[in-house]
Amino acid sequence: MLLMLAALASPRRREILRLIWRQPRSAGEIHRAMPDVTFGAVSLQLGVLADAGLVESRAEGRSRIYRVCNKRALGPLRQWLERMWDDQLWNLKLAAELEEARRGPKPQPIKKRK
Amino acid sequence: MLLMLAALASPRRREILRLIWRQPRSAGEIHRAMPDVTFGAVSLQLGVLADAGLVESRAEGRSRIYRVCNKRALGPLRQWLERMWDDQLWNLKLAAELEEARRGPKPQPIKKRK
DNA sequence: GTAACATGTTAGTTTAAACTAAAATGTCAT
DNA sequence: ATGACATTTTAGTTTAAACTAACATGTTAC
Repeated sequence: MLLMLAALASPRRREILRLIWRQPRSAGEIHRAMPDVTFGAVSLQLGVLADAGLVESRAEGRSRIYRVCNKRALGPLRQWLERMWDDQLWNLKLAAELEEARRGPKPQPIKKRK
Repeated sequence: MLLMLAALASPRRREILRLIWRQPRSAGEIHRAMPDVTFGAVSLQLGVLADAGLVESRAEGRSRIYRVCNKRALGPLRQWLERMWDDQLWNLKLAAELEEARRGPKPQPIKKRK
């Protein structure tokens, strides 16, 4: 429970949580909706959310789908978060991000051979 | 509201909040119940809690008394915090701390002249 | 098997929070 | 006024979170 609170304190993690609140998404989709950070960063934060018991994942093909779990356990905070995310401005921003995500991948840092 | 969440994410600030949950206390009392940090640190954290709208203070003599405000606004989290703090172990620990506080002041860092 | 994709993990860096030590401010009593 | 007490603030340090870049793992299709 304490972990949960700490996990929700980070704006980045709340952003991730919002993206998968209604509909589960792959790590890649989530990342493409947040072009300002690397994929690695997103993956780490997904790990934090998982440790807090807020999200769980299942493998699907080569992707891994993340979804919110424990919405119930969030209890009090759930309404608070949903109310915030139902705000019109939030939704406009979300739509733009998902459109961006659908369009295609972003260049990740170049890879060198070992 | 976002500030509130961030403020509650810190164990130290939750500890302070717990100390003044039922009964307002001076900054000094709070500090003496937390001998492992300097008074300055406590004062700064009280500032954070105040910025988050979780505590307010009034001057009384040369002391300043802090109390929790907005217990209502905490809404959902309120029950959660109270339940945690009503736990027996927590209360034993709290009693010891307050006894310690009543007994007397701790040596603060030595002061040099400017 | 290899190649391309999707995600995960590691090591090192950057950024921000929390803290200490000291000085500054403010209050009460004399 | 001075001196003792109570708190706040500042500057600098320590500690921890978040991030990047690279490498590693795992899956699918060939």
